Amino acid sequence: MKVSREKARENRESVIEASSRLFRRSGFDGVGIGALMQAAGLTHGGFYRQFGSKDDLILQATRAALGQTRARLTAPEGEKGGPSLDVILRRYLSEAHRDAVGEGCALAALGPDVARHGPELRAVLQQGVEECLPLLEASVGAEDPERARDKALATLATMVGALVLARAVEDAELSREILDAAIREASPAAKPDP
Amino acid sequence: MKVSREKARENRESVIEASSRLFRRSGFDGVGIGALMQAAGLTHGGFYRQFGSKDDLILQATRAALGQTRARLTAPEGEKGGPSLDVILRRYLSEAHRDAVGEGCALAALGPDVARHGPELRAVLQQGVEECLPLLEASVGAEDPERARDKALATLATMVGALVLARAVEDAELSREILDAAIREASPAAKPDP
DNA sequence: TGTACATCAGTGAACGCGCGTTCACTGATGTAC
DNA sequence: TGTACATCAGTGAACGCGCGTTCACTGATGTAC
Repeated sequence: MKVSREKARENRESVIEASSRLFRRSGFDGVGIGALMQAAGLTHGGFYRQFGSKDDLILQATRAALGQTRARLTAPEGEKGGPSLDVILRRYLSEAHRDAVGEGCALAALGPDVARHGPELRAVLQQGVEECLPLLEASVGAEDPERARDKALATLATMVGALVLARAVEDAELSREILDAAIREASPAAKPDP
Repeated sequence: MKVSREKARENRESVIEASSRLFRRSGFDGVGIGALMQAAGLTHGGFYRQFGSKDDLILQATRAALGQTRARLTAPEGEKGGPSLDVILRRYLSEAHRDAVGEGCALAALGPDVARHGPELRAVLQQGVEECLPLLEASVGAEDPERARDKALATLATMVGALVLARAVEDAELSREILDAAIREASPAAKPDP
């Protein structure tokens, strides 16, 4: 049966939202259109009235997931200005974030998956990265803009890499050790030397 | 037709070797048993005389790939002792490594894929990480062992994250910028402050 | 405002295809004598 | 050392299954008058 234009738009958003979670959890190849539609409370037959193809949905779902990643770097509890680097690191490299793959950072969950896909998807991810950088640059506390960008890029790399590794090792203690080491070494406050 | 025990062992190694490359390139779900066997010059029918299942092969291929990752951190050209951190970083965060996904670091290529699989595979990856750590600890130049481990873990995270990001963005310039920023910030020599 | 009808979001069945896995068969290998 | 035969690595066809995609159909929505 037909459905109002408004409801159709809602359904569409619902599919994108559910897909952004399921893709992060299972990878692009790890979940099918049937499961994605079902997660939004629909049947798989209607898929192609809303999306051109699975790749089309992958593009939109990845864009949506990256939006959440960016939001994670913005003021965490209605603070004014951006959060401090310490706050960002502790949020990002928490056990809660590590365990919530579907709701977590798209860079860490889907980075290699995106690398395997086409230029269009990589462009979407790149835009996500570029939108995150100013937020990090503002919090790394560098002298000049060039150094700020360097620090922001390296800090983002450390964050993503630590989360990837913490999720991929079996031992909970080592996993936590990875997160803590990254927090300590990336946080300027905790650096006694050189 | 049957084949000598020696030849069978060679074929088996050949399948593992080819799989370790193809899995890194396309992900565990991105390549089928037919393609894996064909890459080793065999037909897919014989697969189950050598391996219990695709998951069994995934385990062995990932272990093999991690061995190559560890080798990458060891003396690069017959040097005595371990290579310096600078050398390690420049090798790992090179455009050559970025572009050679199939022959490159398994942590960066398969981290999230491994995280989605079972405990057994995560244990394999963990062993790979733990075998890499001493090599990094020896080169980060820290005062005490505890700090060395922290630095080694954070450096590994930076390396893996930078490689993942450099591969997932579309623009070649940004990709290179990510690699260079990670080299500069992770390298102790290039840190003018504090 | 009320009626008639075209639109089209969503349903459920079906399509071809490639997947992981199984199996009967082949014939060189390796062993028993 | 030579012969007879059991073993088993590898082949190629087949299995059921779930995938991405297509399609005829439904019936409420939204429009035309």
